[in-house]
Amino acid sequence: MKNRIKVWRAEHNISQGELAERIGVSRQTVNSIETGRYVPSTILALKIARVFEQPVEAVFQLDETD
Amino acid sequence: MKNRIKVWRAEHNISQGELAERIGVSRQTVNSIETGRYVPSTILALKIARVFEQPVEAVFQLDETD
DNA sequence: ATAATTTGTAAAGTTTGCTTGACAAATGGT
DNA sequence: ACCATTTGTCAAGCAAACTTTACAAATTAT
Repeated sequence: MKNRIKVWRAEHNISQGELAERIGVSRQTVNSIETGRYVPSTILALKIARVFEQPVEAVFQLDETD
Repeated sequence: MKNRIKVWRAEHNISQGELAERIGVSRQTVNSIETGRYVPSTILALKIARVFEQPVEAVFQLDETD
C-alpha cells in the first residue's frame, strides 16, 4: 500500500510528532506508517485523513501487491 | 468504529462469503469485521469500499470510543 | 558553527488482526 | 417439512500492528 502522508504533512506543515499527538499514537508509529513499514488500522487511516481534511483514498492507495 | 458493511452488502446483494472471496480473506474475517469484533487493516477497508464503489468513509466511521 | 528539532531505525514486549476447522442457529427456497 | 445457503461464534495458532526506550543521522534555525 502506498501513502501520501509526507506530502500532506508538508502541505499542512506538521511534523510526524505532531501528527502522532493529534491521532493519539506514538511518533514511531507515524514514522513506520509513513515509510511503509506497516499498514495502519482503519481507525488510524480515518483519523489521519481527518487531520488532513481529505478522504482516506487521498492519503492511502492500494498497489498491485495488495 | 462503526461500519455499514451489512447495509452495502444488502444493497449489492452479496453474502459475507462472496465479499470475503472478492477481497481475498476468510468468511470469518468478514463476519468479524461486520459484527465489530475487530477493526480491519486499511488495505481491507480500501478493498471493501472498492467492491461497494464507495469511499471508505461511507463504509467505516469513527465513533466516540476511537 | 552549533544548538534544537525532526526523522529513521532497532529491539523487545503486548495486543490485535487474520487464518483454519468446526459446529449450531438462522434464513430462504421448493 | 426438508435441504441448501448463510450467518454467528469458538478455539488455537501465526503474523502483523503498536508500544516504549534508546540512539544516530539529518534538517532547520539562530
